[in-house]
Amino acid sequence: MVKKSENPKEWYNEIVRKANIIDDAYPVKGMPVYKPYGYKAFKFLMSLLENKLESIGAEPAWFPIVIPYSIFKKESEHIKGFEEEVFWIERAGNDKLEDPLILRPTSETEMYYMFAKWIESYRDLPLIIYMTNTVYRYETKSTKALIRGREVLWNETHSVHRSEEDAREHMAKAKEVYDYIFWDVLYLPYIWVRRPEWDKFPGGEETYAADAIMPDGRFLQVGTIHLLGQKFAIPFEIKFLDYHPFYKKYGDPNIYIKDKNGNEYKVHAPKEFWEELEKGKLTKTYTIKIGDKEYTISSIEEINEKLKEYDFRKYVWQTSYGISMRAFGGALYWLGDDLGLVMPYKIAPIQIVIIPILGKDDTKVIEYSKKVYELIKDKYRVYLDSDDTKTPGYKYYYYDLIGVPLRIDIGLKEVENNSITIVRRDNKKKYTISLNELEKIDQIFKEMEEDLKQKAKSFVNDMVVRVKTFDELKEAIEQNKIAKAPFCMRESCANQIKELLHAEVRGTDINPENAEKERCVYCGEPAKYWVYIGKTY
RNA sequence: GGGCCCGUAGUCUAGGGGGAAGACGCCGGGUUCGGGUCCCGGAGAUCGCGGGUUCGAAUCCCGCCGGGCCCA
Repeated sequence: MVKKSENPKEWYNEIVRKANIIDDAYPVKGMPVYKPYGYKAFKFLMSLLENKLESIGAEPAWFPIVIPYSIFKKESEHIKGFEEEVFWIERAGNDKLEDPLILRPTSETEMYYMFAKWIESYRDLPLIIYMTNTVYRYETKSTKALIRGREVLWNETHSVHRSEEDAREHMAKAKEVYDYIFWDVLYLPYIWVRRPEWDKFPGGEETYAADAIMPDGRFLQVGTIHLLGQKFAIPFEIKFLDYHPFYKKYGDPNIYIKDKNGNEYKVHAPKEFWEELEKGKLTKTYTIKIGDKEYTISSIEEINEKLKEYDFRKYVWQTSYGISMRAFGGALYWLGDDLGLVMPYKIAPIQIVIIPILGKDDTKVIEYSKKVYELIKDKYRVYLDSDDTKTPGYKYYYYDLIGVPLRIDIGLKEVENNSITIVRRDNKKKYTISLNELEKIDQIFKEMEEDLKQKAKSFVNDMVVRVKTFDELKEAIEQNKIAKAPFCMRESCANQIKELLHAEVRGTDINPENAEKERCVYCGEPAKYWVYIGKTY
């Protein structure tokens, strides 16, 4: 077997096949088969994600795999970004389709077509829908199992809000969900980056991406959160009737309302008016101004009458965000070693494997192993491998290969001492614990988790280096590091850097770090922000 | 987008115009069992697909499909 320490790329290609994650013998490029062991781990990952998403108000739904091209093309930037890579269905049976279908490359358009029908009032918001599904992209570059395929297994979530503020608040929650997945579940070394203008989601306003750093120093985008703003709401006409500007619950002295032509006016009314509105009854006549127009109001009913010439319909604000099997692939790539995979225990299909060491007195060892199995099987995903045709050594290699996080060895020694021997997959550390302190297993999982997080943390610290000059940048990139450099934020400079160093300007921090005192690492003109630059997958 | 390499049993590989070979794995028997036990026997391949050249093609040529790598 190829060693990760010698050739990580080849190791990855080999390990995902050998460790029963995928089988790419299926003869369609970029569409491997996910084997039970790999698919189970991925499902555990998705189900942890789904639970978290539901905790921030998202709900599951299912939308079709195909999108009529006529719907897909509604948002012009979106289509420009994806058109080159969609799969088409132009025929069905013997009929040529008048409106051809495409396999969804992402589900914004199909969902938003429906959202426009579902959303009528501010009471319908927020609407937050997630879907764990497959999307299809005709990738022309060489494909790589779990990392770049033409069929992508992922989870996408779409949220619709009444204001920009609500949408941004939701993005912060989405980021917390993703941090849980990347950090607490997968122990990935990663940073959040705000993509520059030229690299954001086609059709969106802002893109935040989680960029994991792989062992070879390349960036791997493992998740994205987009602020779509109103860019889809307008072509898809996702509008809602906002709450009544003078509705007592929301009565707002700084309110603006629109006329039927879309012109906006500020509302001026005396303070007393708002106070009475709050109480639900007007006791005298007020003069309120909407723009230049004056209205005389003496009852709440009258307000409704006067406001008929105004339009309270508004376009929604939207976000969308996704995590794909790439995050899973990235974690396998990052965590594995020369012996094989290391499965993060929260998603490991087998969390603990019990190996009975058979010999002179098999019956005792087998009985005892079964007893241990019974004691822990309800709490963990445990497999008791009692196959007596294979030697323990053989099994050790196998379970190391597929990355089972903990192994329990049981031989005569353990039977006599009423104990078990536990071996950690990640660092081979051994623990001997007595049968009446099995709760220590939790402790061992926790320790392992902390060690792996620590490893990721120090890796990020080691990899990201600050540079100010092009020579320093060049040196960092040549050493397969990630550079943080002052930058002018011009695409032309980013292109030059790409050409010269084969490295990409990935973007700024989410709250961009100001670099106005510095000079752009490429052109030398005044810089705007510090950006991350590195090689990518 | 451009270039290079590869496709032979479940897996990896040898063969490179005329008998399809080995290792691992698999099945049976015995032996072993705290880091890949050892021995004996057995099953398993229309040589990726299609076309061409030839008396004869796994082998040479062309196209396609699939896999890998490098460069823009």
